[in-house]
Amino acid sequence: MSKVRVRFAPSPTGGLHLGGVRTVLFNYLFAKKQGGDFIVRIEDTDQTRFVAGAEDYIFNCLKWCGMEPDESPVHGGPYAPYRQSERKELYRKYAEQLVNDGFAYYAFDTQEELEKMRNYFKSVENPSPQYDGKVRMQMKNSLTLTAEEVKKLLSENARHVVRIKMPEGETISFTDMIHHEVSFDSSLVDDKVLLKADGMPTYHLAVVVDDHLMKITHAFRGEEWLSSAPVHVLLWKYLFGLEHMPQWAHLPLIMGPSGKLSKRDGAKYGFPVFAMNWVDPKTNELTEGFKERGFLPEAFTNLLAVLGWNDGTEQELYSMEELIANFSIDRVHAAGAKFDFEKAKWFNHEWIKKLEVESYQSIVKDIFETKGIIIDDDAYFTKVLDLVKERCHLLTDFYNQAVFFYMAPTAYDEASVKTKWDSEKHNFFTALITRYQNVGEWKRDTLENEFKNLATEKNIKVGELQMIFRVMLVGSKMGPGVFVIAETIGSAKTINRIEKALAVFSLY
RNA sequence: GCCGCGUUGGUCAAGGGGUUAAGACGCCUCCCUUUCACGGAGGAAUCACGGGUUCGAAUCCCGUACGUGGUACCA
Repeated sequence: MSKVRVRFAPSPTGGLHLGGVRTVLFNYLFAKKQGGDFIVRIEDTDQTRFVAGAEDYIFNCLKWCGMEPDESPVHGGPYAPYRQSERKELYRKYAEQLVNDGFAYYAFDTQEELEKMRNYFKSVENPSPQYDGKVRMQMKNSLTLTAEEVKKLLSENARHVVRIKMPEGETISFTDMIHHEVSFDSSLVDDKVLLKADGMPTYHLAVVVDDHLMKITHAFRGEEWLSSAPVHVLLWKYLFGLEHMPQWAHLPLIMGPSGKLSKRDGAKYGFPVFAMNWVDPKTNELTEGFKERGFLPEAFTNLLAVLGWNDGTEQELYSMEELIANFSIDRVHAAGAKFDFEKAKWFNHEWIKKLEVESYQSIVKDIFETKGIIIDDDAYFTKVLDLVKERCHLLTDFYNQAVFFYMAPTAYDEASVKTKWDSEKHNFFTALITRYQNVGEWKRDTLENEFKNLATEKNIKVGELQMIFRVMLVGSKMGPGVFVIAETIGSAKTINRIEKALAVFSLY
């Protein structure tokens, strides 16, 4: 029994969106579960669409998500090279073999001739005519030209492509791991280009040849590929034999609020669609990533995994190890799933609570420092983050939830204090300052006892006072317990903030 | 248009002939806390439609509708 080998084959044409990450994830989980190899190969057969930096970007995203490939252009491996542009010569051989065996042919039609054909056959019933069995005998190709003409054109280096000759009236069927039996009528599939005029293969030829050469056993890709699967099945049949074809899994699409999830949805609805920030080098346009938005990689992979897959239990939170252990391709949905950002945030929230603060502390530290707060005491910072972690959905929330541990409030929730403020309260807090200056131990319990005792002595409701005290320290009605805050920031800052607030509240 | 794939609450979903049709997110109410959150207890809300098959259908079959993908020398 040979080892399972699965591959992810992105085309570096921009950022890595949710669907892409989920495809990698399922590839990765499947491979790791069987103890197999996870291979990343780059689909860069269309040089005009290749975007500078996009390949590195993809590997950075994979790294962030914790999915390191076993073989790839950057990690090396026994079947190098892993970039299709670097394997160019390989493909022509197979294309020619297909022509010689009568499964493909040379086509010399120019762009104009193709357009002319399409316009000629275009009608309401047939808005997009195909280059297929119905028209190929009227086109300029090695099926319609004489052998001599073809030979001459070829020797003159005439621009040409190689097209597959789709058979008539055959039913092409195969077993998909998610959709089970899928079949197509070959008459309805067009004669896809296999080798382009520039000598580069199309995806169709390249996947089949590379999957064979790299001994891929299972291939996962998005459902948008299902329609071209018959071409691939046929190529396997003609070239290497159906019995060696990898098992296919066409993953359901991830949808946006309206239709297929697109980059635009992100801007439109205010959530990221890419794993990490992506700056288009051509336009300089920045598309925000989940990472920069404040997502933890653990949460990101978790939420993507359960979008279209579940193990039949009620568990929703999975670490990567648990995902690997529990993943099963049979339990992947066949239907597309709509992405829900609210739920995504919930996953992140759960992971923020679940993980030790130390594991994301440095990221949060960066956020604080870019906002001008210098963190010089890491132990104190850990303590602070621990105090507020359960109220943060995104890593970026930590700033608002915890700034007051570093900065005295610059504004107060006036509306909450104003109606409650009077001279009695003023006296209370003045007295509190004295008590706190003389308190034996600066601990939350002691502080709370002093506070309550004083309130009882002055015969004022303690709840109201606590609320005011909170506003004094924090500026608004938020945050952990007041006495915990007081204990944490220390006596000097606490007393200072009371004094400062007293001055402001006196004006109310 | 044609072809493929799909359709359980607003969203993610379990369930694959007999169930009070799980659970989660979100929403609402209450408790906790005179803060925000966490936590706890409740609540509203679903089998796209029409035909079959069957004693019995969310589950099987056929239509229809809708959604979605493809229909490129893009992947």
